[in-house]
Amino acid sequence: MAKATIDDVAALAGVSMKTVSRVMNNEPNVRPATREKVEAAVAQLDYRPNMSARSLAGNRSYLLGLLYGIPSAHYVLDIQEGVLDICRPQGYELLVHPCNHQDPNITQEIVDLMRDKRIDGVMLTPPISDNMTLMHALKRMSVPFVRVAPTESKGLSPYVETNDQEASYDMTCKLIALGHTRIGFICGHPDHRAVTLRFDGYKAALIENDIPLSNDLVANGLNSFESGEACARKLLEKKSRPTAIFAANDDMAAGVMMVAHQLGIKIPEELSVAGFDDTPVAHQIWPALTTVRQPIQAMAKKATELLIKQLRGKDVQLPASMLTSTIIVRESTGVAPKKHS
Amino acid sequence: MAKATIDDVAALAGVSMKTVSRVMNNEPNVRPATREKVEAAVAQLDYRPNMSARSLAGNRSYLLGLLYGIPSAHYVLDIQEGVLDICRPQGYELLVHPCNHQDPNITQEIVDLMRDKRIDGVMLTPPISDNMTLMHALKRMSVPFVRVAPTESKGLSPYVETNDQEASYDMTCKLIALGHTRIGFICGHPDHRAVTLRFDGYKAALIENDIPLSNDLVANGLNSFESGEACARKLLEKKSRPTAIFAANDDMAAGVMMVAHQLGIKIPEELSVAGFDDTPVAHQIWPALTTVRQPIQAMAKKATELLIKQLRGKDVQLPASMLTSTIIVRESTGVAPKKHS
DNA sequence: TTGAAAGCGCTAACAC
DNA sequence: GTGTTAGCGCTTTCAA
Repeated sequence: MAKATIDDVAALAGVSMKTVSRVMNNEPNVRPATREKVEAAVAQLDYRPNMSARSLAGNRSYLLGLLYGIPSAHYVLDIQEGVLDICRPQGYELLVHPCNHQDPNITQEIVDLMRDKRIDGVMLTPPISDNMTLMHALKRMSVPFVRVAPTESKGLSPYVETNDQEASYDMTCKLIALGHTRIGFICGHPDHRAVTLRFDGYKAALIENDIPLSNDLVANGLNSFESGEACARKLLEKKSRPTAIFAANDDMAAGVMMVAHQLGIKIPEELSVAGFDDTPVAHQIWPALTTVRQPIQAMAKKATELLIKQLRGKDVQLPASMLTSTIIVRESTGVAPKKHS
Repeated sequence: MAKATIDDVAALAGVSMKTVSRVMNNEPNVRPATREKVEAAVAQLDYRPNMSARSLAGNRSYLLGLLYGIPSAHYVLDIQEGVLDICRPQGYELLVHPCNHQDPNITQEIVDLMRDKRIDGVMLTPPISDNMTLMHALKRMSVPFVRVAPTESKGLSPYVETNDQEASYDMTCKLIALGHTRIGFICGHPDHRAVTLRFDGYKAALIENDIPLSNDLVANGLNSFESGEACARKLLEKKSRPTAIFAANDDMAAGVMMVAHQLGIKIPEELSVAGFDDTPVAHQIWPALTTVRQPIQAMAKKATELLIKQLRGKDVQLPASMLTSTIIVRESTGVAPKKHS
């Protein structure tokens, strides 16, 4: 038996093609009895609308795009699953697009993708969610978009974010409460603004607790494990080294732990280490890493909802959504050592 | 200026629609001069074929599917990038579909996806690449598919694989060469056959070197970090414990290292540990893990090529491709300790 | 080597 | 509330 078309359904249900179309698209103005007849025919024929025909006639692709710049594999996969969970039931499919956010041609590449595939709407994840050039290009093409954890020009699109700054404030306070006063901080990649902002939470906590901010205790990382190692060396080889190091992400925190092991510094007895993200490595290294967990899938779901709402023309305003991260205390943090001998 | 259509291009080039179509699809039987005229018109109008119209008229979707069951985030992302690298330039797009391989409805779910989206061809990654029920369903629907690292019924489809067994044989030999004779092995999840086969390499190496295979030295893991910990406890709490442990993947190896640390067993002085996969955690834990690196992206690219070839009706035979993995020696392995006191 | 005509299966605009 | 009519922009078939 060949695949059923909308005509077959219409014939079987004894209605017109258009009525079937109305039922399939959940449009109003169909009498319940008619709707049921159509639904029965659909079920009987196992009818599936042909996406290509819909797209062609409706001048829409029913495709969403996901742009990611490899912050971390787990982050991306979590986002991906969150998006699919929401968009599939609503009839949208997802096109994923990895991109190198350093590539100067990134905007052109993405513009081409949007044009070629006629993508209906797109989600930008960090650090691409702060790429102004790209965003303006999308605006010019009238491609609706939603952003995850943007830090710039938030008025430009709907977005979702987490309370990163607050979480890093809380984490810093936690370290202070354990008696630490010399707390090192390893900043994130400057292009990845959302990570960078975590530094602000650290600073706020120090100020709040009357601890002077010292440049000697701050190092500039690049989000990678290797950069974490380099920063750790810089911080730990000082004569008066910190008793705790808070890194802006887990990879860098893992780098700190590696260096500490190599230098024979005991964690947490001699050095507390905290990270951010709760990637799998956080609980797989020894000792397990105290960190901050973000609701990544929840963010992705919320963002997808905002995007689809936008596509449907609802909510002309630009909604935003804030989700909360939570601190996960493990074995890498402990009370500050007594004044060192 | 509105989007150019094939008619616009035909008019500008002074040829028929069909000729433009021929040029766009790289069909033969177009005079070079004509081809150039058309290409000039395409460039001038910045013409992009409309996928939906193509799909509708051609009764193809130009969509490939990627089914994955979360073996590991990095694995999936690597595969994904490899596929995109090959399929995009050939005019195919990718639909990703995470699935739980334990779910009894998985076959129905995927069959529905294939029908709804009219997917032209699909790639199965482990452990789904061994799901016979699913494969038969795909055959019945005539959906072409390619498999990554299958272990069963290899004649059923084109596939790519790596020399896992040989690599684990080599790794075991390496440990033996370091003087180890009591070498523990942690098997992978029984549903994940490709991982399971790594055990065979271990066994072969023992036999080759006249070392008896002891059940006391083998533990059954489930691929997860936690299962690695459990197996490690089982192996290390014995009175006569192994001097080396080879785990069928990195996550389990990381579990072994965690337990060793907790038990105060020094790595590699008192215990060598080796893993498989070279996931990021392998070089982020301390001491860095000796492991096996698979050419994941290369496999994905090769598999995509095989799939597309199949879609184009070439190569009616079922080709297969074997890629080679390489051992990465890091700090977690060393010479066997002297007979223990 | 090229072209003309006929759809693919659906939605949009409007009529009833 | 429902139906009619025209395409959407391509590929296919077959003729020239």
